[in-house]
Amino acid sequence: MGRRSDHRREELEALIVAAGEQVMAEAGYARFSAREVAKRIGYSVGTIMHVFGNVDGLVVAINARTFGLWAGSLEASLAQAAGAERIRALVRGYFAFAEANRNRWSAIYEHRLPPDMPMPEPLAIARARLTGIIAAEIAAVLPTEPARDAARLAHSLIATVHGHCSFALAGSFAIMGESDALGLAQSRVAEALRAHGADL
Amino acid sequence: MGRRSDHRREELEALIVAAGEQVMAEAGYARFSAREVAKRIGYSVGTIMHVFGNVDGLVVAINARTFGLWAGSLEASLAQAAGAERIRALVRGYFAFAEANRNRWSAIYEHRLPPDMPMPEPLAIARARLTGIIAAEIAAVLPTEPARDAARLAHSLIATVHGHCSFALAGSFAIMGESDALGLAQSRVAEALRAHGADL
DNA sequence: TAAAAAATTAGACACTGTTCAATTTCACCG
DNA sequence: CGGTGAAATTGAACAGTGTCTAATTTTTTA
Repeated sequence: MGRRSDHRREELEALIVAAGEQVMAEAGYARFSAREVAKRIGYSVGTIMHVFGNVDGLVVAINARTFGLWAGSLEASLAQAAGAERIRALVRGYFAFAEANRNRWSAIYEHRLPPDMPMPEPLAIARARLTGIIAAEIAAVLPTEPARDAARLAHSLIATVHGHCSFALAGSFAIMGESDALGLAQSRVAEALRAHGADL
Repeated sequence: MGRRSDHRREELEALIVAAGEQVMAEAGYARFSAREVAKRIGYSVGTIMHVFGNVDGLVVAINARTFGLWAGSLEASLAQAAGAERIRALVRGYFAFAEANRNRWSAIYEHRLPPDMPMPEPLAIARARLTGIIAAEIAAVLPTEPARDAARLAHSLIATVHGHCSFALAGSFAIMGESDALGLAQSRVAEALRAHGADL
């Protein structure tokens, strides 16, 4: 039974999210349970509801964390690549994170905000960091492109890679007899960038 | 209270799926309920379980129907287009169906088969019909491409459009400040096809 | 018509998220 | 130091969910 003195508010929040990350990784979004999270940290469900409002709030916090880990993972991938190889490293890193964190990655896209819930700022920020990393690399290989156009292309390429990654993890590609989702994504990205004047 | 004489097996199955389609369209996958379906047709939940094994079986049947409607919708789009415009009509039709059937379209990708459930044949067939329609059009604009390569490109372009469509409906593009998801998808498809020698 | 088989149901079960009154804990202040 | 008020935490209740099973009803078969 959790005691107030055991954890300050922020500590408790972090404790819940950490346990939530575990449950999400193990069970996936479909079987995620706030009660299971409560059980693991020795608090009651009510406390979680009190801290996060409802289960959606907790899932949002978990997904924001996932975005953060993902962004860090991409930065690590980039740190080892130079020149035109950076784009390829980015796509590879995108896939690698998703495959290494299937349930958590999927949860980002499986969870839908309740209609009455406005976009939580922390989630938007974490997401923006990720897209920012990618957009910067796209802009770098398109030096002659107006910034707005480069941003649009970046967003479109994120959607492109997402589609491939999503099909790969969900088994859609497997049904079609495709095994090299990453290779296909790399090709599409390269083609689009070349069409916009990139030298790859 | 449903009586056996009221509906033969196939009729009952169709009755359940039809009601299921309604519930899915109204409530979406997250709030889909087999009990609600049972209530609407005047049978008990047990009957649905008896007919479809479990709720996943019913969702699979609903999603297979959705694939069928979607395929028919694409064929209708194609019937009005000629030449290079056919590809654009296909992408437009892809988006149009998803937007006009948000919850049902999303349910296709939100539902995950239980690990112990093998891919149901009817679902695979319905899906193959859809991808077949698209693959044929891609192959038609790539006359010099080996069949296998054209198929790979088709699958990749489906994933590309899916990514854009998914981001559009989930609001991801909106967060990034992008409003023309369809236009972006059209551009990426055209670029990839041109890179493979298509004359668009 | 009687017996066997199949369909259907009601009810129980173990879950879920949410809510709320009651309790416990804490910080503050006289 | 003791008391008071506010905040945190809980347990219990509630309305849902999918799944399962024993009992019942209906149909088919013999």
